Amino acid sequence: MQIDTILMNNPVYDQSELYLRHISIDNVILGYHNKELKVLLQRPQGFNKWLLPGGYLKRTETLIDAAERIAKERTNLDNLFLKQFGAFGSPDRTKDSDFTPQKLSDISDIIIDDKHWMFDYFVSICFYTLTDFEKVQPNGDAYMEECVWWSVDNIPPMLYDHKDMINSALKTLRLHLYHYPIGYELLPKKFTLPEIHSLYETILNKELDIRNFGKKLIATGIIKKLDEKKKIGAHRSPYLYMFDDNQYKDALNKGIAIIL
Amino acid sequence: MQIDTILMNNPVYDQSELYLRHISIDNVILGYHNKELKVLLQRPQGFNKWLLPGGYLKRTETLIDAAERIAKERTNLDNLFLKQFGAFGSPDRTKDSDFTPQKLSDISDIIIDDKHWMFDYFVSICFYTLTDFEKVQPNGDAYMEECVWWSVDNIPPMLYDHKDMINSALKTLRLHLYHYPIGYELLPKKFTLPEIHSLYETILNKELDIRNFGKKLIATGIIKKLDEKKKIGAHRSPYLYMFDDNQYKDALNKGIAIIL
DNA sequence: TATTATAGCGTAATATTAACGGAATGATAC
DNA sequence: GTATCATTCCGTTAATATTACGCTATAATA
Repeated sequence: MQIDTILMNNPVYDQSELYLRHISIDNVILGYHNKELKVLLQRPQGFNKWLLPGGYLKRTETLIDAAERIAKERTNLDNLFLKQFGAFGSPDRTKDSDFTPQKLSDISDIIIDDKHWMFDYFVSICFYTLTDFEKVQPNGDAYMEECVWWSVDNIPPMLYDHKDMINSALKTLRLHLYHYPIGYELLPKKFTLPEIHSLYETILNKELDIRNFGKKLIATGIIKKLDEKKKIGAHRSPYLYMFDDNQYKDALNKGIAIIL
Repeated sequence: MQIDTILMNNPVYDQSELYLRHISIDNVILGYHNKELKVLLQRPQGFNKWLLPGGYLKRTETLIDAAERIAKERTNLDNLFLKQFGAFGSPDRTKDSDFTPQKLSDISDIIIDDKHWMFDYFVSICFYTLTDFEKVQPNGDAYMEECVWWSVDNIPPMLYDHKDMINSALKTLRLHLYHYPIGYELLPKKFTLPEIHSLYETILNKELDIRNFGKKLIATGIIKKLDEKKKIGAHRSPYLYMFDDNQYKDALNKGIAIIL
């Protein structure tokens, strides 16, 4: 740690604040539905660009605590899978011609100027979160006009650098797919081989031979076949599978090599 | 972004500071020498625990700017390879029974108490940096008694959570080894196959058959054989190799799969 | 010129991955 | 009942990649 003399001689610091300045947490909340990867986005009152669910860091929280709190506020779910994938910071990243102090003042009837802390330099610590689409109940807050799922293949105009964050999250997720068992949180507890196969194809955006895919995934030991089948209408019923909790946790900790 | 009403109504913000509060940058600077991976550490005046080279974020800098500046201060080198590997933050991570405000006051003859900003909540954005050991001139600053290389296999007692940061950096480096061409910055411009082989063995901490290793690395196209040999004394002279700049940059951007 | 330690080349055995044919299943239509 | 159809699921072979390891070449020294 390098100690700057100017700062060193200024011992005054106001600890009364609930949140820390300069730090925000943004969350790329992902779900899987209809063979599409979805991301949960929100649109602030009176604006037509979108934001990732985000918030600030409380003095009493760790980074992951904050990310969990933020994810819970938008999804109503606990015990989510969260993974930090990067920190974004530059002097101008909180400048956006479509989200200015002036516009915000007009809408909110609070006077907000360029010097307001909200438009100060913020470093955003980013997480991606995997959720079970069916269980998520998207809800915004008083400041948000909408909070809904968007397909990652069709992202609306985003404020700030939030589009970059989504791309970075997806890149990290694709990398993790080869080293960690992904799917536990994105799928229902019991799922079929074709279902998890579709999920992987969707995330990687490429075709995978389902016969070989099944063999390889079963060979890792992280999923196990059940003695049940799923009714899917006028076709042969596929077997149901579920993750083997022990093997799954193990693979998550140690990391595995999954060659698809 | 979630807007808290309490904060929203407090538009006052002092922009006179040079650095941002609550944010620090820490740097795991790595070098390779004598078949050992080394990390550059510094020990503050009057303390017997060590710190990673670190510093604060200036209002005018991006995160990577700050990390570069900090790396340059300690190594005297420009154009280093820097990679962000994580942000660390929790309410108590800047508490360490061996580095208290009291002790620091005693040593520095400035009065520093618990409320001093230095002991406030800090989120540290961490980078690892790859350097050419021979070119680095380690130097601390007025607050540091020592700034020297340590083998990563023999890390001295560290302050705060800096040991965790080193471990996390190494874990990330090992992962990157399989996806990006690593070695460009850690080795001299021209190097032999046995040299880069030793480097990879050292980083991964496992034996790799040199005959197969050579074939695989050459097959990727990122290194090319020169018409020169290196004199190594009483033995057969090995050929020199160097990275192919174009292929290297390409591989760094797109990522490759290196199976060792 | 023999010795020694290291570099470098080639190849056979083995394992892994990719490609794909075809049977089984569960409902529906006739 | 039986034919039809989309889908699941099992298995086999061919192609490819990886691993293991023997052998030769080289550079200095004794």
